[in-house]
Amino acid sequence: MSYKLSEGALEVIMNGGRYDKPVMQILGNKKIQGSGANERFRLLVSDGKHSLSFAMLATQLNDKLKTGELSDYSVVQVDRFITSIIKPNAEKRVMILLEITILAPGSEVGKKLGNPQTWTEDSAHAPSQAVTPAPQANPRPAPIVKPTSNQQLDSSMLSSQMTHPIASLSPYQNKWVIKARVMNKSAIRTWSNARGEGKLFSMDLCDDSGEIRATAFKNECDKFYDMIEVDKVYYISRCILKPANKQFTSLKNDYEMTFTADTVVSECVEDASTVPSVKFDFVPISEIANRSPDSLLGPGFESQCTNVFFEFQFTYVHLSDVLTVKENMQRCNLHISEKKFKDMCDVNPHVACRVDYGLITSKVDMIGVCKSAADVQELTAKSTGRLLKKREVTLVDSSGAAITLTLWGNEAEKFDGSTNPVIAAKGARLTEFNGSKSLSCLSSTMVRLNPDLPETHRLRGWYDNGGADCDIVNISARSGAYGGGSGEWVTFAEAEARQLGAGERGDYFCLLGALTFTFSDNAVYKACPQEQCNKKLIDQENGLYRCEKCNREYPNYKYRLLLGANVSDPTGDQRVTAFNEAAESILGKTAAEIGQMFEYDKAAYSQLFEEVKFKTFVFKFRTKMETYSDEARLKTIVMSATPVDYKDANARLVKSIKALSGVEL
DNA sequence: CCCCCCCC
Repeated sequence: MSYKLSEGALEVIMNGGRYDKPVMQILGNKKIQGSGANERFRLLVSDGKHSLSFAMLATQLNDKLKTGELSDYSVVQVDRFITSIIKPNAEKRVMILLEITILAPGSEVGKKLGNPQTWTEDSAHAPSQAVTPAPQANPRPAPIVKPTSNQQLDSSMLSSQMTHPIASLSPYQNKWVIKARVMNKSAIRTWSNARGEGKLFSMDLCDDSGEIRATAFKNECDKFYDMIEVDKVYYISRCILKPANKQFTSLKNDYEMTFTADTVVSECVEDASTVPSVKFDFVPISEIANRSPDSLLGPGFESQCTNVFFEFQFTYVHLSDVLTVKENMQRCNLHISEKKFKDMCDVNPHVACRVDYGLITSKVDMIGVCKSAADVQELTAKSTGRLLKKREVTLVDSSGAAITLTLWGNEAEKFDGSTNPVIAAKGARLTEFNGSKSLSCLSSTMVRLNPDLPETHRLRGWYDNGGADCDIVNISARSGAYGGGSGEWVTFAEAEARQLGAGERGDYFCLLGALTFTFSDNAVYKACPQEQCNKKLIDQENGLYRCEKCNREYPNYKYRLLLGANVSDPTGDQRVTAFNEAAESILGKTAAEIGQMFEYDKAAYSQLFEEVKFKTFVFKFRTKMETYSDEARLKTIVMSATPVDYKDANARLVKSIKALSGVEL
């Protein structure tokens, strides 16, 4: 096997010329600095004619060295690279390898190819610089720095085309100019903490090589905030680069930029179209209903979902969820320290506790027409005590479905839904609450009103020509607390076929069914009078009642219900449990009344449970598979039970008959 | 130098 290197390529490249996808041999590597995110390797590369030690590997390729994939003597095709002058006065040029394809592993090649001579800076100025482009296998020009002659990279170049790809930026070169489009711009945010106070805004930039977050603090915040506009293209230079904290960004870059007093920004007006715009991957609203919301999933989840990103973030969970969290983390090969886990478990189980763990945030790109918009609501975040402003807008599309999108802060306040604008959102967070899905904006979510996209025009046409009046299924509809509602009715057979309850978080469904049995024994109990605590009290037989959870005795108590029952429909039946409020609506009396009956009128008490048998309700259930002594069983909880609204029930019946028979009634 | 993404 012979390997053909691109002889003479280094000469062209190191003279600032173009060379498309040169084939080179790796002759050695050396770690030059740092560790972790700052680690960087210097390479000795050869094109068979020259060898160059002023070559560096882009950090995102470090793993190829560490795993041994890129061993000495490997023959590689350099798919993308840049050169950069690191000492402007001395004209010291380095080559940075950004993307490579390994054509042959070092073990297979086994030797140095040819007899390369060491490339020196002197060679760079040798008269023999025949910058004849070598034969190009691929005519697409490599995105490299164009010849610089003796120019320094400074602000005088802002109007020229000499720019660096974002993917090539690193803390180790500071002479660069990027030409980037603003994908997203935050509001100005202020902070005040032990280290001081200030304000900032940040923006997400992209070009055809990649993306990067840039932040402007204090003076720079004031200086650039008004100038920076979303979707515009700017030449930007002289920022500081530092490793990105992956905990807080989902942008694909190891670094982020900070504006400094020297930062130069100028708008690119002439050929901005060469810089790509934000790419959306719209999901029809009806399809969002089938997407996985935020969740903790087992191994293999990647294949089940698309648009799923892994984020490490602070989240509030209840202690009952913590064990599941830990199991899931282990299964997903995430790790949590024992101390942190213990800290979590030490927290009062009734208080949401702060833990950090890997959470799968489900993000979706969607576009829809704003059919309606609620007023701005103010609320105080339980977790942080912050005052928040939100606005829920209902979006529809031609898939015949509607979904709620929550806007926050400034975006919520300035939004005007009166003209039914088209809204496109990239990276909206898909969440599920009480069995219905909705979208919420994150700071990273890109929201565009009436963007100039084909989809916008298509939707506008659809909406203005009848779409506005179409029958729409709202996948964010609250079938919640008071049950029934517009949620789809499922039979027990369908629930089984759909494997409801098999997921980690349980599933919600509505069902029309009859109570075939109620368990009256122990259906009412004396509970701890503390508002949040519903623990069953132990009668001390001395007029006092003891709560094990609160670890104290009380002279008083409140009655609560815990009703076991069987529910049947024509396709099957299910043992269910109804807690206090749901049990009250089934039995038609309050827990206090039922407690009194239990105490003073046993006959009436028994009668109550008899009478309710065979009553029909629209139930809303939450069901989840649980394991009791090695036996898997569905645990089904009644979220609500409401009397049948026969007008609604008949409408559903008619609809399903139509669907089954194809006959218009 | 921020790092919150919330509520029912």
